[in-house]
Amino acid sequence: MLISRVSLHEEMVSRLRALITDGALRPGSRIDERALCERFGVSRTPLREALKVLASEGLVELLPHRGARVTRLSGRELRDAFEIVAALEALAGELACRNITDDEIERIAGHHARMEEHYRRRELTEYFACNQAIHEAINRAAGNAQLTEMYALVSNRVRRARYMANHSPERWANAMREHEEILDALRRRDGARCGSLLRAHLEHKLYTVEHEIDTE
Amino acid sequence: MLISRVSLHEEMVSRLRALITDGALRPGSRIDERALCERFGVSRTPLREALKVLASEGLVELLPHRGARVTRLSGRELRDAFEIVAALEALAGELACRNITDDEIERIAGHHARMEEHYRRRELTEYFACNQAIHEAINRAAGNAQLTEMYALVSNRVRRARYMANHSPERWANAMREHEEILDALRRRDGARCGSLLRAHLEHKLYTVEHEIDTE
DNA sequence: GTTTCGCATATTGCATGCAGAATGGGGCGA
DNA sequence: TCGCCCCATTCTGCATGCAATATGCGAAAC
Repeated sequence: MLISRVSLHEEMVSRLRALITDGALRPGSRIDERALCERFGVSRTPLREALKVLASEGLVELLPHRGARVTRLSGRELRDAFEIVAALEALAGELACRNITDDEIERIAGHHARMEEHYRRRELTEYFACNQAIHEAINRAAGNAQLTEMYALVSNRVRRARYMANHSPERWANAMREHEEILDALRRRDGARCGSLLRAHLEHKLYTVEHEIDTE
Repeated sequence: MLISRVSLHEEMVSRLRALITDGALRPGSRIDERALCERFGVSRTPLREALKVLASEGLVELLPHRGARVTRLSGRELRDAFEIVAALEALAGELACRNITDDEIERIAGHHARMEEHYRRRELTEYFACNQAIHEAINRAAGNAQLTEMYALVSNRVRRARYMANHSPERWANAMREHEEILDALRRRDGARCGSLLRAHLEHKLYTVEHEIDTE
């Protein structure tokens, strides 16, 4: 096992990003530099460097001379972000159809099968894990590192919202059907169709999110 | 008039980004912290914060314990970045058709007319300026701030490459025709067509870049 | 009773200092 | 002559200190 010798600021970026995307740090809440320094046992320098990076990722907002706080997306911003995610994922699906191997497809099919099982048992958390695994696998299969990076960037911003969708049974059933079609398009290497399916899938998810979540 | 009181690290981000995208700092070149500190009269702290941000934007690479250097895109990475720019700009065109006002269209038409004039006179620099103005206007018209931001992010990475394309007369003529079609699609608010035209336009530009530039 | 001013406190932004890692060169050995 | 190792120097990464700014509270004025 390789000992992790990442720098403190890099480590802080990862930790803080996880805290934010997992919801431990709530949107709109202030970020207390001193408290975080003590919590992680680092000085302010690496922490502040990390905050600058997270600000450029859009996860936190820096208020001049008034500290930082976790970004809170308005309904409009959430919608805007989803539009981007949808476009990026459509591109990923399209590219994936050009490059994906049978092995990769079968791995995705495996995720899909497990997801279906969790769907039948109404196991939301496990369902989401499989769901995310599929979307990540498609992105990787696209073979465009920068795309993966961009996708993660915008996706992180709406992560909590995505996980709150899929509450209504009809929508959930639709999502499963859509996933089946996506998998099918992948198998047939039909890039155009795969892309448009993914885009529609994300847009439906946005619709769900907007109609099932009023405020966080 | 609001007095601008930007912080040093923010100012450094802007300055360094300009130096990189304008080519003053060449791809692959080392970034000397001390020299830049003296050049701009700031201490290492705000400069290092700025470097972290630029690294997260992909403009510089941080080599652990060995400083920073300006990112140099491989051919593959250039191609990857272009694919993303194309997808984002297609989305921008599509969204723009939903929201754009007649006024905005006419402003773009104005840029287009000037660009055509510079094209006829073979004034490359002025042509590029109009070109960029058009693409930025379309992005703004899309009314999605995060999209504009993402577009700028990836676009910055390939900026020099984009400016090096359009050298062959045939390609240049084609680009002009494509721009006319794009403008036409905007006028007719044909989002789907506008998007696919923009995507094709960018992909053609990539083709040109790849075939006219071997190494930088 | 409400608003505004002023001061004490807390916090941010930047500069600097210090330990440790990387780089480069000279000397030693093969 | 070539290669390797060791040491000096340079530079990076982090901690800390200090000045400037924001915040909160109490008192005074209206």
